[in-house]
Amino acid sequence: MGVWENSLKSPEQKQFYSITELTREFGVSTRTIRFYEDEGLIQPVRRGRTRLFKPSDRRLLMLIMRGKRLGFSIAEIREIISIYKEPPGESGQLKLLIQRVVEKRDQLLQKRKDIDETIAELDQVEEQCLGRMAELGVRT
Amino acid sequence: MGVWENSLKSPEQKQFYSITELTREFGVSTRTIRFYEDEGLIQPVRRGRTRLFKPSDRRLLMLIMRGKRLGFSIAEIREIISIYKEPPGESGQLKLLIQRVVEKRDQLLQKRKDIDETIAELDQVEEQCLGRMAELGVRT
DNA sequence: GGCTGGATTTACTTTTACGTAAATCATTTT
DNA sequence: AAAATGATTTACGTAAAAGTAAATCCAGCC
Repeated sequence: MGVWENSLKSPEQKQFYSITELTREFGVSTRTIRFYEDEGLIQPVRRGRTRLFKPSDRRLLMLIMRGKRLGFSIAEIREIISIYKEPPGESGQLKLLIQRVVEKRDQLLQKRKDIDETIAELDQVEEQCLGRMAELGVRT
Repeated sequence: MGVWENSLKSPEQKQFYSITELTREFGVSTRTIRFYEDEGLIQPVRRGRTRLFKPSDRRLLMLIMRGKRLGFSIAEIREIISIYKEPPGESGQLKLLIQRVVEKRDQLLQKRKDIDETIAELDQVEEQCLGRMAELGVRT
């Protein structure tokens, strides 16, 4: 039996993931994952010096990767994570949190608008191409 | 009357824009705009050493800014621009162009999916906040 | 004709997000 | 016990996307 004593468990119910397991899953290097830890985005526990990643750490990594795909910086990703973390506490804090949610959502809506515009333009280019190819009598 | 001889013209029908005009419009520095020129994204004409930006250059800048908001690198923005530029020519080229359009669109659709997921999560956080505030009897 | 305010060029600097190399440590295998 | 394997730390390196500084140039003007 391996170190983790969960070789037979399915990915979702695993207690811990190793760093290399996660590098494979997300297609990043160990350096990258350790960098995110240095930046405070994740805090895997340790057994000795070795990092043990819980499912919650894995979920955070998924969040981080999604943020990266959307072009958010580490700082912005940290903000988003902190929104999820923050336990709704006192009234003033709640209002602040809602404000941050609204701001982030506006940012995302702007991005979605940009995306839709770009897609529409690409569709136009494609149509022109298809039209031109029809003229040329090319079989698509 | 100013240098450009079009002080009275509306922004859209201007013949030329100065670099500072554009920095104001887009909220970037002159360095940034010159950098994009160095990178070959725009090619303003010159009168002496001074750059004169046509409406088409301005439109390109809008494209660039949109790309930046979406987290695309200069190289990726260059690709997108080249898609628009390329005049549908020969059949093989057309097929290639369509392929590139499809790829870019897939990329954008993935981003939109990421955005929608994130927005949904933010909505959840907001709801929880509002619920908690209702419990506390806070007037929103 | 000297000043003033933009614009330009050149070149060095900075920040972000990692890459890479070297040395060390721990565990498992033989 | 030695070797192999994998993880860690430390530290320097790098590419992209500008920032910034210094010196120069040029047009209009009083």
